[in-house]
Amino acid sequence: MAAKGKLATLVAELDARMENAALVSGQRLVEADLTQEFGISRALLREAFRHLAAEGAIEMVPNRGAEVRRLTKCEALELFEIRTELEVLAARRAASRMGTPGVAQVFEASVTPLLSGPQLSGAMEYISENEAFHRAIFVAAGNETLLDLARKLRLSQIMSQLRAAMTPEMLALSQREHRAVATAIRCEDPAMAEAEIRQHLDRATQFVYQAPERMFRPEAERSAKDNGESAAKRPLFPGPQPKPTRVSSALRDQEKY
Amino acid sequence: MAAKGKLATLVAELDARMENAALVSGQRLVEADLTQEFGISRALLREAFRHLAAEGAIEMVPNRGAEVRRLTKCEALELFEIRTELEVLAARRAASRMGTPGVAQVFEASVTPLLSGPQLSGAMEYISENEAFHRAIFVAAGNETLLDLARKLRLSQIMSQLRAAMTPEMLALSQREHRAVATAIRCEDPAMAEAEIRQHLDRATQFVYQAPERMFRPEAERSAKDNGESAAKRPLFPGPQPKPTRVSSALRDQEKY
DNA sequence: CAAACGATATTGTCTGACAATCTTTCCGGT
DNA sequence: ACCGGAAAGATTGTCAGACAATATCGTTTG
Repeated sequence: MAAKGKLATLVAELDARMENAALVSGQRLVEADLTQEFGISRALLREAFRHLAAEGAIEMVPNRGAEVRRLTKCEALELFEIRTELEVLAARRAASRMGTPGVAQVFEASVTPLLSGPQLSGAMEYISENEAFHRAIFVAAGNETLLDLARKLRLSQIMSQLRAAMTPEMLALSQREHRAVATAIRCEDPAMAEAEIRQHLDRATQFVYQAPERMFRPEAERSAKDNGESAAKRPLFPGPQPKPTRVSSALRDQEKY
Repeated sequence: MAAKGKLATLVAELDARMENAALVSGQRLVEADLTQEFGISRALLREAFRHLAAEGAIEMVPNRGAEVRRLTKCEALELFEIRTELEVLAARRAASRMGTPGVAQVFEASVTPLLSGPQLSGAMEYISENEAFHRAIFVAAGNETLLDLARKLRLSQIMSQLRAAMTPEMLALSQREHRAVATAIRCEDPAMAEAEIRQHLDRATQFVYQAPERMFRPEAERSAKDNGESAAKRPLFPGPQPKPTRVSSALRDQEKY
């Protein structure tokens, strides 16, 4: 068991909630609520917040508190570009290492149940299987630092933000691509593994690119300059902008699974 | 402009100290000392620690506190492998973007003083110029997320850990390679930029590989009882060690610059 | 209806405290 | 002297409560 300190447990718990979308993008994290729920002190909770904020999982706005990070389209695309290179590296390494004792077995054990299983039943399931599949590649790559970095990139958090835009056809296509990647890796063919994973991720990037604007955080802010135009004129939020109320105005853009 | 909260200031200060090696790899960060020096509370300091720990700049060992992270050779090599791919991406993008208004100017402004200047006077200077050069590439790449990620990878912290192994020849060679990279980028030739930066980083990786074991954290630990010995005996340091923080055995492997 | 004004909620940071755990020192036995 | 172990000291983990600063919301007023 993880006899870790309370903080590690807390971070892990928050992490888990984000991954399975119990906490959704944009949702506000009120210190008082969480300290009560977990029965811990504010100091500890804030340490956890800092940790998650440094990793980019949440965002802390001064005097407004923490909320689950919501990416702009631009940030999402940038992230995908980075992730593509990292995963290409991982796939090449994974393919090269299939000969190393144990690696192939672990890879198979992780991947087989995902690819041979029945049809996916929905976006939520897809997100978690997708995460597991990509993770298996990073594990097989045998670069601890890379694995850790991939975790910090939180691809599944982006996917969760976009899950309402997923179509059944897309899920099926993605799964076919996964099979092709897995095959290339099994064949110990780094070049083909690179080609397949790149194709898969390029298509995924395309998906992000085409996703409707409303699923992302608006580009505005960030450049809070004293240019009186944008900030002073309107009440800051034109039309139906999410005012992040406690539980879930952020849910507006997140349809059911 | 520094309307930041205290925490941001604190993180920035610690960050700066690590970058210019006022805090060296392995050095212990005692809460009581730092709270006193900065005149802040432990709570705040610990939030800063968490932030830095999540980024991988420092390491927090339970019940033993924080220390500046010291990489094992394995970790350093893994990091270099990752960094290489990210920087290849950055160099390609930078080369492609030289036509975009403003990009070339900023790049030149950052890079020219570094490459045309006089001979480097020592490892410390090299580290800071090297950092600036690589940073310029990431800036020119125009991917904010990538720039941020590169910062978090803290290449200069590794270099600092290894600075005692640097030779004047190596510094000179590195600078020549920098010029080649800059030229390729200026020529808006992504393929050549990729080739040059890859060659540069592969050689740097070679350097890390050949660096003596004693400059790294031993691979061991993580297991129950650490082979004792080390810091207990000697009076730490003869000279006027200012007082700021305690310095532990890690300094043994760090020669002067 | 918009701007000004409070009332309330929430965060930023501090102080002080105590138990848990690691380090160092000290001590008795062989 | 040497070893193992107990006691003392240092340092961290976590908590509780406090207060000022700032944001948010509802209400009043021009």
